Amino acid sequence: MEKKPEEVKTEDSLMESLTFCNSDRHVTTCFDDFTSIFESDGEKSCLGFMDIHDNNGYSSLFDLIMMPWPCLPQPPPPLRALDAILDPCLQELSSEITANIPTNPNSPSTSSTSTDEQTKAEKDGQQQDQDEHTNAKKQLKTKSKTQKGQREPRFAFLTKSEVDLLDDGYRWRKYGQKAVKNSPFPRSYYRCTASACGVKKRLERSSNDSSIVVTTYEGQHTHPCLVMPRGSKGINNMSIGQTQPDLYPQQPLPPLYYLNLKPSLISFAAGTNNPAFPDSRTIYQEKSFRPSPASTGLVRDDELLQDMVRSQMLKEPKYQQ
DNA sequence: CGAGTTTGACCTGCGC
DNA sequence: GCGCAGGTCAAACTCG
Ligand SMILES: [Zn+2]
Repeated sequence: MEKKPEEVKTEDSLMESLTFCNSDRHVTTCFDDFTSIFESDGEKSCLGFMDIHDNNGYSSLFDLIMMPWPCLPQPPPPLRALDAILDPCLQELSSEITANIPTNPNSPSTSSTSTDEQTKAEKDGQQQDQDEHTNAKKQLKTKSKTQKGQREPRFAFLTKSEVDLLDDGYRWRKYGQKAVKNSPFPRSYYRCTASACGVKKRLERSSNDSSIVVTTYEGQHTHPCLVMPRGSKGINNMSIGQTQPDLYPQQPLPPLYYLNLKPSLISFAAGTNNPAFPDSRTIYQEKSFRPSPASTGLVRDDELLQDMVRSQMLKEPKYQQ
């Protein structure tokens, strides 16, 4: 990491971030382009924090406001307090993300064969077939992480929620869990279940605030939102895809799309310069909150709007300028 | 029975 | 080189 977060490309206003505060219990903050602050060549990340009310163990993300990033209002006083609370978490996450982002610019196209051979040498008595397969896989993952041009965009979200399982519209298969150092909470690894989609996400709770779930998405979905809760079939609620064709291109989609599920939800596109994210920095949402019994716990739109603010997480509180 | 989860082993990168 | 921590694999298991 040589790049200093310092000179954040202010012009790019990459630090667009929001905080949605719906109630004392529900806060949503979205940070865009978090990573770009540390590096300017490729990877784009989004850091967000959103709070959804815990709903019988299953939550949906769809309570956001429709508003282009650059148009965010100034942070209202109350939010400051909130930010203060979240700040430690954000900072923590910040450093985490930073650390996670490989910056060593390895040559993009060279297939690290050395690694391959090394591995093989070690295992030289075993079934080559399998080895090759395994190696290939590992190489792949390694490569994808180290290769500069291949890095997948990452989007981290902080979610204040009692439940870990956030419904983001896609189906995920857990493939691992690890204890996190300095944190009593484990980190879970998920992969999109779509066959050709390699999107991954990590889930962990903040050690500072156990009520905050940190979700980091990596990669871009290459398919429409599949939807839902286990049991229900995916790809049906195409209504959304139909109404918002832009969100269902054949091209890779932004990591996060909070749509379907309800008539009122949010599709969130962030990313920035990444070609895959043509409409970055825009949060779409159809608001029309449906009156639901659970609406009591649901976010209140007006509140959301009022509390929407930029976060100061990057220490570059633009709104202070 | 298929899809998803659990969990220990394994691999890799990195700092010392 | 060693140990640690993060990340992934895959067999076993669970659930609908
Ligand atoms: Zn996917």
